[in-house]
Amino acid sequence: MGLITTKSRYGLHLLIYLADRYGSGPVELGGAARANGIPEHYLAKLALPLKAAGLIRSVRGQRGGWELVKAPADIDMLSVVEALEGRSSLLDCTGEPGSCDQAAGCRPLAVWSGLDRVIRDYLRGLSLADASSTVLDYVI
Amino acid sequence: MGLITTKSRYGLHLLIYLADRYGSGPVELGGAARANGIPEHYLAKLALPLKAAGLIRSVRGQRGGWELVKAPADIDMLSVVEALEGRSSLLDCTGEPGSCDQAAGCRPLAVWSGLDRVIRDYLRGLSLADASSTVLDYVI
DNA sequence: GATAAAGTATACTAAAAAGGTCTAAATAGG
DNA sequence: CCTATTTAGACCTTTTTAGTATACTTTATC
Repeated sequence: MGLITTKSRYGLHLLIYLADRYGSGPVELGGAARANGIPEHYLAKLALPLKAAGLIRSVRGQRGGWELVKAPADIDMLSVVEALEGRSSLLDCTGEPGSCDQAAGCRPLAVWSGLDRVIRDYLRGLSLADASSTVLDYVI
Repeated sequence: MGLITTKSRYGLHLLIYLADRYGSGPVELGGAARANGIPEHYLAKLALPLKAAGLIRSVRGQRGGWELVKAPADIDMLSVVEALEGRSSLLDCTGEPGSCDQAAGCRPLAVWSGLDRVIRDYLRGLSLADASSTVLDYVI
């Protein structure tokens, strides 16, 4: 529903789980799935785009599992969200070539492009280390 | 497709059309629909939530139509998007009571709540007058 | 008062996305 | 070389989006 679906939500849970265990070899998905109440097979599916984006790596077979490729501080949240939701699903109407044939002279476009930039800047400025270090005990 | 669907896109086109004609009485939807290549019946459907939100008003019968209730400068984009997409569809996972039963102690929550705030602040700071005055001729 | 121009409301449909399940393939360890 | 374990990828179901179609109400004008 909306910008951040369960893909990003579950995916970030997984990455935080891996960040906690960074440096100690591959860990299996089952633990991350159970710890966060996520269907294991569904989480396995979300791991694939994260792998394709070069954020995590897999080891197949018995004693296999998943691990971060880079340190948590070197993974930014924009890469995470874009890997899982797709580049264009953040905001479709931003003048990307082909996204709209009436982009030239479109007055609303400035609003949506600005929003797109604000979202990207926020996510780009946040690392997985930031995301995993915070525990929130207040509510907006 | 993501955060901003055709609801917001078409809705903003309509509001800009009405802003251009603000003060000259009600105008019919057909013009706005044709000017922007929007199916008229679909646009009529989008006008209803904008009316419910108190942003526009309708005059029934012959010579009727639609007009802004307030001046373009007094309509902020957050109201527009929330009227059309719904409050929760901006971001579902922000610790709103009931949105997640595991919000307490959820580490990703800080990221999503911050993102929610960034989006809201941006939209709240932008008026319909701003949106309708800008013509963008560059592309991000 | 008849008529035509406008908004109001409901129901239906097709396509896409989200969310999840099931089966196949790979491989370390015995 | 066989098997348990774990990844990999195809498949399916539900929900949302986007739109269409149809019928109805209101009201200025002739």
